Amino acid sequence: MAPQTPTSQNQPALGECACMNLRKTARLIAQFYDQRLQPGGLRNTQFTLLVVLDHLSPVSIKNLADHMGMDRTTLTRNLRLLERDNYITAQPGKDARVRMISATGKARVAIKETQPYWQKAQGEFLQKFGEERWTEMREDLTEISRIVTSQD
Amino acid sequence: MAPQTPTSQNQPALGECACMNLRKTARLIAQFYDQRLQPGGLRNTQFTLLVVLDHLSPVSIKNLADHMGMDRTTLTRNLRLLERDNYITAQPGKDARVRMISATGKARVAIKETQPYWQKAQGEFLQKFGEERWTEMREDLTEISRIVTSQD
DNA sequence: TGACATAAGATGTATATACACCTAAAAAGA
DNA sequence: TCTTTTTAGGTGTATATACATCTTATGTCA
Repeated sequence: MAPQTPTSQNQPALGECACMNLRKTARLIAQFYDQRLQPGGLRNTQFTLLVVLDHLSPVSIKNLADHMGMDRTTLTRNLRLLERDNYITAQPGKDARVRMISATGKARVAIKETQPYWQKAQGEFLQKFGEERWTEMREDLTEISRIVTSQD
Repeated sequence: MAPQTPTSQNQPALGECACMNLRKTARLIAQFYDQRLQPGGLRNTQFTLLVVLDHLSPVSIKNLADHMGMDRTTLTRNLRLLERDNYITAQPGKDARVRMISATGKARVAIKETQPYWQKAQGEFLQKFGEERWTEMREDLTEISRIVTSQD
């Protein structure tokens, strides 16, 4: 009889784990984009936040967090850095609990300067992966986001 | 003439951004799994690391980092926590620069205890998303990982 | 062999992420 | 109205992530 290996038997088929696979690819693509965005001076997280903010301004933290699939408290910490660097400003909302966040002119300048590098990274990715394939995959990602956030 | 909105024109089509879409879905699915793994006492990152380690033990940090799509220094910090809690041990390799990492018995116990919760989360996801669809999507994710890590 | 390049790992620093918990304000009900 | 619940946001704490840089060990090659 063959000796047992010291590792566990009947292990979870982690190779199929949705969490592991998505997180791994997300790490790698974040590194890919960050490398290419570097000359523009913004990391992918902040670039994304500023572009979204520029579209939604003024917007509450709650709404922005939902839009980004981020915990509210994560967004609070991320926004603090953007506020420190004068990329955003906050005004009180009609509802006194709410801070309405807006992108500043400095943010729009930074977006404009970083945008070509993003375009290049995105183009490089689309050229290699296929635009149509990516369009389909985006639908899959949206479906997954819907599934894991649905209350049932 | 319609007044210009204060936001920038000709903005990047961020809705198609591969980085943003993958990171957003990765955040959401990590929350989904972490909620369901909670009774088992391990978060998704550590559960994943331990299962992989249990398969690859003993393994160098470099090899494990490549396998996980993680920066070596990220893995060093993650492993430190696992070592603190006696889930892993390290032995010097033949190459004196290398630390060979192994999962402990405590790790295998923790894996066994968490595994049912992972199975439930994975089953819930597969049931809603579709097993076949997920199999195809895993190929897409693998292809993306390959694309963004290829040297050209 | 000795000089140089490369590789493995750790550390300093900074950002990213989210849970538990707290405060204040608004909404809902009695 | 007044009590209760819900909601928006912030804080304390802990983990997750990675770049720049350092140290040490290995590999390369003249």
